Amino acid sequence: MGRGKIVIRRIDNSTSRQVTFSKRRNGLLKKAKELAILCDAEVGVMIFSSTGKLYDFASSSMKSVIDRYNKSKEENCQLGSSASEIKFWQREAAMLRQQLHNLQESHRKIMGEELSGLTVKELQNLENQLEISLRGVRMKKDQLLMDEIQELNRKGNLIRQENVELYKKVHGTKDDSETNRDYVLTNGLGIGEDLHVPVNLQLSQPQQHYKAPSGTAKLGYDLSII
Amino acid sequence: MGRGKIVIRRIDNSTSRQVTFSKRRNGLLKKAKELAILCDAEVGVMIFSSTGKLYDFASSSMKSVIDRYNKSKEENCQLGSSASEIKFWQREAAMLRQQLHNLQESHRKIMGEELSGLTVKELQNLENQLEISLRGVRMKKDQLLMDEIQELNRKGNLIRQENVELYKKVHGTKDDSETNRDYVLTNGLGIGEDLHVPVNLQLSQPQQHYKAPSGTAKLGYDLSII
DNA sequence: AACTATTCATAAAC
DNA sequence: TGTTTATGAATAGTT
Repeated sequence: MGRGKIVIRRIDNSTSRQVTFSKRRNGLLKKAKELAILCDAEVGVMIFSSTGKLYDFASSSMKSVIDRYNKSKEENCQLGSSASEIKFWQREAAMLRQQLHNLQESHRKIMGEELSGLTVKELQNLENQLEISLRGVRMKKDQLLMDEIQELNRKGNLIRQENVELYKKVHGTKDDSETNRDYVLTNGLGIGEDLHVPVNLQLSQPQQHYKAPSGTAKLGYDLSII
Repeated sequence: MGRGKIVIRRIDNSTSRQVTFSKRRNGLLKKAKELAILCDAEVGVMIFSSTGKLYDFASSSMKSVIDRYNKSKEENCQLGSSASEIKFWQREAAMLRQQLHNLQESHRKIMGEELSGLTVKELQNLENQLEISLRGVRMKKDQLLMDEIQELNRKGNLIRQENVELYKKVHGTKDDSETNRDYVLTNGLGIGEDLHVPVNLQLSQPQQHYKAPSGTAKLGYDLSII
């Protein structure tokens, strides 16, 4: 892959050997990473330059890779007194790894990835579960939003009342009905019963996706209770 | 380096993940060998497939490489191997347990459980993710169903043709137009091109539920400002 | 350290 | 799993 074909043989020239080492080392490490990610593999790479410098990559941790390698080779029996304890923890880790793997698998399916290989029935179940989840999330979100609106209304009404009291103090108690209303309209936040209507309309729109069309009227009712 | 560009991300399809693993694993090992020879380096590569099978290469011997690695790191003395070994596996187990816990947490959220404590924004994101997932699942399911229908149509047409042939053999070739059609209509499955239309209409309807009107998406944003 | 001209690796299809 | 082919990546040699 270059300007010309090369034979795989030790590069004599020290400089170009170093340059090639640098390039190919990066290439190898990159490909190791890619393999680990693409294929869900545990990969460990150790490279010592001719000058003795270490370059390495491990998809998890090098210790984990080496241990797994040793176990896989099972040449080295660690006979120490605490061998059983080590075995125990290794089994514990293996079990946890398995659980993690299983959960990752089902998580991927829930997230809509890796659906190949599922039957129609399984997909139907998944779809139902997702619909239930979506309904739950939307309900929770709407609840939060409505709570927020309620709080705002409460605060708004408090401020409005405060304004009325202040107005009274400034202008005395006479002639409150006419001027008072003007004052509120121009300086207030417009908070009051009339605000409920547009807010209700805004909120009721998303509800129609998963509720029957009759839900609009219901929602208005629910909110007016607030 | 293939028929098309790919993003480095876990390959969903299990089969092609395996195929890619096989190819890239060979590529990686080849490049490791070449690097070792060309640049006079000591190289060790360990690869565990997702099924746990080990593939490795070492320019000298893996033991030599690992020993050199350990010496080079010399931070982790593998001297009191049993005690530190136990510590390692305990930490490994703890880490895995943590990962498992995190994944379980997010899994519960995705499943619509344990939503308390989330902000409106987070719920909005969750909702979007669920909608995407749902869309994916439905698409996959519809694809499967349509494939099945197509297959049934193909088989049905084959049987229908067979019936025509059989009828000809039983009654001779005379007067085929009238009687033949009756025969097919009473005994056939009514399979034909016209079946595609109602099926397609049925399948496309549920898709509209999760496409929101353009104004809806704004809601989360606007209100979260409050 | 850039820049190409090439070779190489490999994704997709079979 | 192996083979083929089109195409993107890696990199050898050059500046």
